[in-house]
Amino acid sequence: MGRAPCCDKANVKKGPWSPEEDAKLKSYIEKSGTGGNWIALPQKIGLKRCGKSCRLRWLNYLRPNIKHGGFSEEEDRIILSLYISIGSRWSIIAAQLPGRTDNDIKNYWNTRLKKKLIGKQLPNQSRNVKQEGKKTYANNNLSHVSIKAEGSSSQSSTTSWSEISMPLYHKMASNQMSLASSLIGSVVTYPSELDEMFNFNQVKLEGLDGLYGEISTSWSNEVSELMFPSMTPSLQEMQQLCGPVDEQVHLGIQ
DNA sequence: AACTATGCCAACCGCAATTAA
DNA sequence: GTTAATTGCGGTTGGCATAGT
Repeated sequence: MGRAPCCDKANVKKGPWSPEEDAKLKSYIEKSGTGGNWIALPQKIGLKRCGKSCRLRWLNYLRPNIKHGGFSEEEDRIILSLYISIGSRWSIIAAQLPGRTDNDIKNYWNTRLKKKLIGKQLPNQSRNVKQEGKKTYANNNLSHVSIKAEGSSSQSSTTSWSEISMPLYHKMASNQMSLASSLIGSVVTYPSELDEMFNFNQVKLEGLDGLYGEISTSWSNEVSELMFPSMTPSLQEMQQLCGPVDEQVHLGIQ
């Protein structure tokens, strides 16, 4: 059984939109609106597209005042701050950035901002990190990324970032939470860089009070654990993943 | 010049939430 | 209250462009 498909998949065109299709959709919506029914819209205007596809095209591309690319520092900060606070709620984040779409922000985060962050976060590796596997980021799953730390890392009696394995890093950094928040309060952070990255004025945005809760007041271990309870590996897990780990390091991560 | 790897982004997919009947 | 249709969202994929070898 399962649910009925939203459209006849066999008679629906997929893939990139042609300028003609764009023009048809745009002029119709500008003249008559969507009519409150995206599913019926393509038939009305003679487009062989799924209603969902029309909606997406309109929202992400044809809608007036859409901005593409060229994110400003201020926008970066807003995205980062909101991601730290609420995670991957792209539509909410997009609502705070006029002219930006959730898809755009999501792409920007996955392809650039996240890397920028990782680059800052792993100073010993940023120049020499290589990723294997094309779909590393697309899969949004860092657990199968192997990091080749070709640079020299200083010898230390405790686990440093350059020695933490990717699965652990993934666990800490990628499970519904921001990389940033996992490091707040951790002894393996680099205070000056984190200050630079996260001690900007916490962006307080209208209409999002409920989402912030206590988080806007301080970034404590308790708060990040409260917000992202599944992110913190146990000492045992940590040792399994990356060998002997100094207990202090683990406590720091907690 | 040819090949391969990577970056980027538009678009699709599936699921959950919402709305209408 | 239940069911079906529609909408909205986040994750993922496909393919083009560019860089690197």
